[in-house]
Amino acid sequence: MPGIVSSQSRQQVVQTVGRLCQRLGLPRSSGQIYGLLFSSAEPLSLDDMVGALGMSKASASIGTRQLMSWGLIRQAWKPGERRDFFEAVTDPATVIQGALADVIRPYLTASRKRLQTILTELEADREQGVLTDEESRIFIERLQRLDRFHTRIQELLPFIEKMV
Amino acid sequence: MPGIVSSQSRQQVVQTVGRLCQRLGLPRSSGQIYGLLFSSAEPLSLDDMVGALGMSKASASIGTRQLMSWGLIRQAWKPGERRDFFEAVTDPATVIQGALADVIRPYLTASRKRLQTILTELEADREQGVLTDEESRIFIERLQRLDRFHTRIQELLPFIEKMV
DNA sequence: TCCACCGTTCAATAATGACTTAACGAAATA
DNA sequence: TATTTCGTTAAGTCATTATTGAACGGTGGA
Repeated sequence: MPGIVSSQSRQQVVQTVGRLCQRLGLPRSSGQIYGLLFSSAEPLSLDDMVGALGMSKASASIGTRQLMSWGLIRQAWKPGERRDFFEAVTDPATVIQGALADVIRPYLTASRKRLQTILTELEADREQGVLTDEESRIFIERLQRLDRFHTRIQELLPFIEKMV
Repeated sequence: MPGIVSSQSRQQVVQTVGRLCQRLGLPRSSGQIYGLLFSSAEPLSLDDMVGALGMSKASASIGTRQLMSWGLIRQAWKPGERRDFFEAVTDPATVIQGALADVIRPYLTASRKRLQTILTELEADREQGVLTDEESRIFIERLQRLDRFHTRIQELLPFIEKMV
């Protein structure tokens, strides 16, 4: 494990974000990249990351793309340079707002749609007698409550966005 | 893949929650268990799950324990029965409140503590000259803003709990 | 006391997906 | 046009972890 991020604090951030990411089911390397950029005053190139973190260039390429899709980093061109540079989006409010727009909101709408589908299928199940009236009643109740919750969250989203 | 959950809607829920879990880095089988319990009017035993989902009893045992630690299911004894029965916690508000108490809140306090540690290390790095004044200034700024954000969230938590 | 029933644990296996090496394609420079 | 410099892609390797089968311990009934 070379690569050597000599600064104690920087290394700590890289490690911490890396572990956080892997706990969330994301690749650890992406977290390390974000940690490195977060602790860097200047934007970094892919090769900078490879040098600092000791990972392959492919990982750096994939990782940066993932992070950009999550709105956690952005591209930052340098005047004379041909290659790509990246910098972290460090403002928590911006990060949250990005996550809401890019991940949460799409997920919520998709989820509500699926809920409707399931409710239709459930009705069919009931008619075919594969579910008793009692079973389907309770099942429907739970699904509807979940749907109302989704609605409520969607309504709250604009306020949350402003609050952060 | 036997096991056969004959109901179309129930099978859909099992699949959906299973996929959701594995996207979140949790075992898919745990998600399947939750989906099954969510769609069941009656509490189920480990053997019920094994029969319905076609998984091993070990998985069912591990899965139920995980779900209980997340507050997503609870134990529900039946009168004459000797074995354990489980039912899903289906109320979204209860689930969220449990997650806030069991996961979010502990994470926030641990995170703030770590932030302080890193700030100390950063100061040491600056004194040793491994970080320039400019670098450390920007780094400190970002960490402090993150800390203020954590504080704000912690203050908001009680309100969020009531809101859901 | 023995037996049957349950849930848990442990070692081994299987499957998932992160990561790397190597080859490729585009763009700029010579 | 040839060459270098980049970033991406694809195939294969490797590591991690979910899952399983089998053995175990405990508890209640016969």
